[in-house]
Amino acid sequence: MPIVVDKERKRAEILEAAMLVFASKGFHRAKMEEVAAAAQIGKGTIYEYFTSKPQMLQALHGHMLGKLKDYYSEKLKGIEEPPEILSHFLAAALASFREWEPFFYVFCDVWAEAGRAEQQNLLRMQLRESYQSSIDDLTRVVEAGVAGGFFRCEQPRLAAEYILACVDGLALHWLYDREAFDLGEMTESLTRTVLRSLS
Amino acid sequence: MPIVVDKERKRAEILEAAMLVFASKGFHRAKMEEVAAAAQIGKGTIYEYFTSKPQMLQALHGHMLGKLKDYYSEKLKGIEEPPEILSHFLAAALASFREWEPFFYVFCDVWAEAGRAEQQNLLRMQLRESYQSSIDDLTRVVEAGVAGGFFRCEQPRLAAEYILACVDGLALHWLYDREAFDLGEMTESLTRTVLRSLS
DNA sequence: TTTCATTGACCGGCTGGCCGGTCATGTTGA
DNA sequence: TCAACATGACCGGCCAGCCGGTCAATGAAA
Repeated sequence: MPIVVDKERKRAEILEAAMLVFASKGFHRAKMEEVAAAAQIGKGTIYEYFTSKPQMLQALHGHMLGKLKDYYSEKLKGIEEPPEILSHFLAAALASFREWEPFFYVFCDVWAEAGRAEQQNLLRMQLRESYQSSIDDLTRVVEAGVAGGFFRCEQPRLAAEYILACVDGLALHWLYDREAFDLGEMTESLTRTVLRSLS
Repeated sequence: MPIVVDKERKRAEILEAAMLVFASKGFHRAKMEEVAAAAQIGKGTIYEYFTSKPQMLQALHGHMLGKLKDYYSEKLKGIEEPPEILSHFLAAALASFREWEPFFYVFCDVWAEAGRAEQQNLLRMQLRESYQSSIDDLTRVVEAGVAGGFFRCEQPRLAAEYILACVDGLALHWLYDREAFDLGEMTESLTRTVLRSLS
């Protein structure tokens, strides 16, 4: 029996269930029993896969980051020119607000949780790492654009930082006041703004 | 009337204490008893001023928003020219990361909490309101700049939105990876970037 | 000035219920 | 028969909020 595969799959299923429960009730209000019910397993079974509730959040965070990364890879597959990459990235990012809404709610819990200095705080390390890796990727795109003569930019890393901060900030604002947003219009206008500021 | 106490003042003192406790332990881990100890009062007394722990968070959020607003008013007092206002605003915003650090940690809790649809969710309304009011202010600055011939910008409200999102995103990133930031350099470079994209 | 009744701010011990985590018991499948 | 896995009843620590009691401050009466 490919037990390992089953385990891996089941673990992922539990995490998917946990994501929905955490997103709708919040990490602290959500009960392990509810997560178990959503995953259609017994509560005890959860502890076969995770050692504690906080550890589960950390695992969930890692899982989500992986999926989000795949999502971007998919959306940017085969695109070569830096300006194209940038505009597709921005479109994918804004579209993800809707498509991955539960993710973002859980991210809020992760941010709140990562701030406190218990243990060695894996959550905070994960946050840092994923964030730096995104900046790295984006910096490379800007640099490629400069090298290719598409962009002008003295500090590509700072530009990448601003772009990412803007996307994250917009995600936060969107979560709590989505009526105030027209994502379609915003995608277009943000792309224009960013590309213009790099030219 | 026996025992005249400045209720308003005491309430504010309790909130200041609560802010530090919530910031360091997180809203959910913090005990009311710890807040009481920090405020140097008995636990029961807290319930003379607040009806419950969540209600206290909401009050604290309102309190913080008020103080932050005062902070900006102070920093921008007497400045008239839109480009100046903008650069001072950005400088004040980035400087506030350090000066108001506990605020920002509590904001993370507020964001996480505001996402869940209990009661009518005053927290979420407060969030929306303060956010829209900031956008309004910033939009007016951009419009004034356009009217005065300092800026060129077709959609001032969207520009304001992006600027604010960028600041909020940077705040978040800074909280969890401040070593990666040189706030001084960033202040200058962000100001330059924003002003250039408006010209 | 002294005394005493009145007020209400303040306190902290107590408790009910909640929920994370455990483990004795079932179930399955080889 | 036994290993592997799943389960959910149960346990115990925890803490928000309550409540009965205290006492400093006040001011009116003597």
